[in-house]
Amino acid sequence: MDDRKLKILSAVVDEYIVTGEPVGSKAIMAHVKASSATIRNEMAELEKQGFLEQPHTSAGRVPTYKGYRLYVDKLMEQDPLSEEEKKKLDSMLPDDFVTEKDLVESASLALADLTKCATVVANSTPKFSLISKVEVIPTGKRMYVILMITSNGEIKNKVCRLEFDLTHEQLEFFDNFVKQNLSGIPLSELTDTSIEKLTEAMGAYMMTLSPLVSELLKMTKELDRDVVVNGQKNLLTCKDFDQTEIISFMENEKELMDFIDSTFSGLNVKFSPETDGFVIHNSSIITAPFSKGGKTAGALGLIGPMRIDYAKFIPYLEYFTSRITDMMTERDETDDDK
Amino acid sequence: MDDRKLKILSAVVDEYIVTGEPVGSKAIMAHVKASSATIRNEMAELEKQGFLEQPHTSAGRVPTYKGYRLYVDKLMEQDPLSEEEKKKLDSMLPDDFVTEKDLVESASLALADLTKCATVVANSTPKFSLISKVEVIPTGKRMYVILMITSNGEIKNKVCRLEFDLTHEQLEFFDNFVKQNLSGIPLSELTDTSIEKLTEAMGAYMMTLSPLVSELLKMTKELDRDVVVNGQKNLLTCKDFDQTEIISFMENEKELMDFIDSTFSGLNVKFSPETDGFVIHNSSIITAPFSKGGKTAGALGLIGPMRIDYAKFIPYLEYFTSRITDMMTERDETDDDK
DNA sequence: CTTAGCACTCAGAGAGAATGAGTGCTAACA
DNA sequence: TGTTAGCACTCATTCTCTCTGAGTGCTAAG
Repeated sequence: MDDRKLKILSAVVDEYIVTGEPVGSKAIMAHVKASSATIRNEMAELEKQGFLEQPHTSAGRVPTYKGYRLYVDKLMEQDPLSEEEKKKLDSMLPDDFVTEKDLVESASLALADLTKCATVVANSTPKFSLISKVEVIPTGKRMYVILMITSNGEIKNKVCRLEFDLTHEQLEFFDNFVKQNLSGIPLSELTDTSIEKLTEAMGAYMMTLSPLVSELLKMTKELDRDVVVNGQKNLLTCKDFDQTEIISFMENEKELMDFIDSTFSGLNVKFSPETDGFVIHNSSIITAPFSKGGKTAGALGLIGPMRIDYAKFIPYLEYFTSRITDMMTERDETDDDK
Repeated sequence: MDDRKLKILSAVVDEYIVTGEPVGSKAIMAHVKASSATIRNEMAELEKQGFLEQPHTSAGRVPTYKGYRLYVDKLMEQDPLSEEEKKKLDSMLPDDFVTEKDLVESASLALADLTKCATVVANSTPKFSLISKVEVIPTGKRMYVILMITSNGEIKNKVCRLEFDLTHEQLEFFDNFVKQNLSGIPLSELTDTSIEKLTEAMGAYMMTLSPLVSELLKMTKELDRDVVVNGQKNLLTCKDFDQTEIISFMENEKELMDFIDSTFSGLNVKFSPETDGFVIHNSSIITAPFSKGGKTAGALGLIGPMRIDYAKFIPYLEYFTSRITDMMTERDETDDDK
């Protein structure tokens, strides 16, 4: 693969990203020292090789996803963040945070705002986190709140309505039972079968207390998968997309989940033709993981058109994930100190 | 106002609701026994009086909001629900429910699904409900969860990070303090000034515990206003609307709140020109209250185009609110029994 | 191998012309 | 006096056609 050809491809992508119009040979002349005819010849070859395509005969060229792939992997030069930009990004994150979720959420919103794209946050932690506390609190006639707190600070409550009131003794038994059997257990270990065994172990209390236990199981399942999408509205106004696809995407964001899980291992750029089962044509997804104390804690991602300013937005994304990593790790360490 | 004229207006609205096209005099002939010329004369007068308008000279007539107003208030005949329809609606509501919020939420979703409109739910209860329980639960280093339960079964938790760990004694004091000073207090009584007095009453504990109290205040404020919109996506595909307006509506649904508050007193139909500050042109909002044991508990509403099937959807809405009223009241009574 | 030149293609914009749904008005009718 | 048939008129919509220009591929000369 010729050096000039790569330069031309790069120029086409750069140009197309800013204009959104098919790029002609003359426009490339500004970037590459050669006549338009030469460039045309090269472009014709790039098209044969599948990196470019023409919407119609008399139009310029548009990158294919294969073209973008090469561009992102090999050709692109990221715009390094200026000090000013860093300050701006910092100002969009909170100085302090209460839960980790809050921190990550604000980063996600900030990124959505900056890029005018949708963003996605996935926590990998739920899978590995432990139950650190379970409380049952009576709140009315036959009504109870189950409160579950996990080792990563996640809190979940669920209202539960029983067929009868629990006695003080029953509540106390449940309290102890949970302390002994569930505290410190990873969420992932609470499965249908393990729960069944547990309820059996409750002996005489089984009948009355098993509804509470099965609610607990439901709660862990709800905690388990934790993917949030922000700024979907930004996609609606993007003319690169088919509106109806965006709407159906908004209706079931769940399809992202499986995809996201596979991206905790580093910066990752995927184009829609490369992902099966993802509805939005002409889109790309960029994800980057963040971690706490050296252990992957989740990933932040960006969903936008394929024609997106990679050189600018990837540094944004990476800056945010590195800040999240720093802030979460720092908090973790000061906690250990005291 | 002539009887025939009213019939014609009614026919125009009916026709326009199904076709979405301006209605001509010939189309009206199917509904009213008169020649097209006569109908044209009458329509011209209806236009002069402001009930109809023409998009352009050679088009049929479209109702103005004044026309809709008259139609909804005086002319429309509601389609009574068939037994089948009732069954269908019933099947969309849960047989049983845990929290009242869940029940109302499912009705809201069902209504959005049926009508392909957005729906809105407002609870009037927060304002009148009492604090029935507050718990503070330590969850980690200097981290505490405040759990607040109100008399109407609402549960809210908030994670709170302090500058220091609380002693067992401090926690106990706070527990008692809350029991004595806050239990049974209406949410509305928790104001900035009342909170200030309370913290002062804590004496020596003030310094350490006041952050918890101020979090409590925040929580009550968050509980206070409770308006949820569902099915906004349905509005996006509605061609009667300006997309950008829908998007900006989705971005700040808060503007609904003030409006909704004023609608707890019965079935209410408002057209966008009648509401100031509501962004979506050409829309109408229909609301109906529901109650528990004779006391208004909230309202369910429908946000759609002005060209909406009032005769069909108003009965849907009213059926749902009456079912909610029944189910909530029933639950209330059985609770009292036992 | 590069480039100037030229013929060719084709989407998109713009100008008429044709269509037809619907109107207002007038004059005759009951 | 209210109703209606008839007719001329309006105007959004659709279509057809042409024109334009950006951009191409190919060829032949440098």
